[in-house]
Amino acid sequence: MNHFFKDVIDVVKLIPKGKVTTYGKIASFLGSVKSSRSVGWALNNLSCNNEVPAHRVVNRKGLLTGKFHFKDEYYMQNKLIEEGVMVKNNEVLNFNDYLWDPIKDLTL
DNA sequence: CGGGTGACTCAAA
DNA sequence: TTTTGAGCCACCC
Repeated sequence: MNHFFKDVIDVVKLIPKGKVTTYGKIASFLGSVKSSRSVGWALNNLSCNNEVPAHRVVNRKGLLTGKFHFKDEYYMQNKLIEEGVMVKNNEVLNFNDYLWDPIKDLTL
């Protein structure tokens, strides 16, 4: 298991329940925002790992861009709603309220 | 080494 | 405002 992959998983697992974060922030936390695509790649390779709440990772606008990579189209949204995150039409409402920033919280 | 892909982001047209 | 184009990073062939 490569370093980058592990780091992504590590951060995602630390996302508090009821919160969400972005690919960009994770990438930024791991090095640079430009690795955001690779974050998506890492999450894509997760797909079956229940330990990692990948559903709490959305794009920078709060859009559930990765929902099609889950079991079904609504898994991600339902999961978030279950945790108390308001999601409507593939978008997190009051996104800023739910946004969790690993850089601020973990501050390594 | 070069080329293609992607759950991203930013900037310009 | 909406749509393109182009970087950037990790991976696979």
